[in-house]
Amino acid sequence: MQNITDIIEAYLKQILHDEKKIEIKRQEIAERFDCVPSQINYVINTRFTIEKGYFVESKRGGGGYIRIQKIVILDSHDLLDEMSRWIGNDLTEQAAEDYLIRLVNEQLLTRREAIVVQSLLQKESLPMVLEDQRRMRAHLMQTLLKTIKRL
Amino acid sequence: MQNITDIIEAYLKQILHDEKKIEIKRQEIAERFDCVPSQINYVINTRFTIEKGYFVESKRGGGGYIRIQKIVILDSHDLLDEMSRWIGNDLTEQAAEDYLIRLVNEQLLTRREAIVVQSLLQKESLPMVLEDQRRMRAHLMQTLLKTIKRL
DNA sequence: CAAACAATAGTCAAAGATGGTCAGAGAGGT
DNA sequence: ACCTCTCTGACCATCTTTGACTATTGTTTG
Repeated sequence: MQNITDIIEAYLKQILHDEKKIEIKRQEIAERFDCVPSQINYVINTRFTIEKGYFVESKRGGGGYIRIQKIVILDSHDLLDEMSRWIGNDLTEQAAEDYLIRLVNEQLLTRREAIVVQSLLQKESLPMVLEDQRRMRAHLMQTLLKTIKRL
Repeated sequence: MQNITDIIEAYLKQILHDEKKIEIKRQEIAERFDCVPSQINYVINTRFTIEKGYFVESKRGGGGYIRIQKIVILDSHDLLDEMSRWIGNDLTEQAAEDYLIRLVNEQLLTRREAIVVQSLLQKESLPMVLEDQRRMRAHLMQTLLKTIKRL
């Protein structure tokens, strides 16, 4: 626990223990711990990933920031990971619908949400050749699964 | 929230919270917040866009002004049609986000639904060249608008 | 009334302020 | 030695701020 990464990680997590989310300025933190700014990116990329249950947003330019939030890890994460593996990078319209129904049954999505997503994944919404369409649909579904984790 | 843009934005929106429309003098506001006049144009161009639901008029010359109004569209069906027209077949990620926020504000979508859709419309979810990406995003958003009508 | 002048607002490109990426160097463990 | 994790810095992307120049409208003057 002597490397800067761990120290900064501990510092941020200690704050997150009290506050639900924190907003930092990359430069400030870098100065406080006397390291280069990109070190902060390293900390965030290795310690505050979605897999570890964190959601990070940022803005560049004047008044920029990095915001970190702890997200709730559901038991259903396993299911989501499973689905992700099943889907891979190819997904038919019918299969997509089945997955969505499953997600609704597991109460990970509401019916309305499923309808919205389904409409976006139907072939009419993906104007490209069949093969690309299925790849695209799979890609979007993968995004959805990741997003559900932080809803 | 320390950059002038956000501060001026908050100031104007706070007034718009009570008044239905406001009329300002660019020079006056610039003086009050100690910035150059064109800063006010920046605030307006980035924070009071049509996507965000604002309508701005102005006049130059003696007695000139900038008038900002929140657009109220009572019938949500009309709003959806309007949006559809505004979007056409080209849509940036930022504009998409602004529209989604608007839909949430109008209670046509829930926050969760907006988050899901936003994640599907972000550039990482649309792996294609920028131009196609924007067309695709517009297409998906059009589908969404149609879907909302029958929810 | 037309021409000048005054009073506003708009545009745009450059500079400033942040954060992001990535490849390579460094450090620690096996 | 080799492998993995950490650290660094040069370069990139994005958002904000500024100011010189332009455009439009109102007012005064010849």
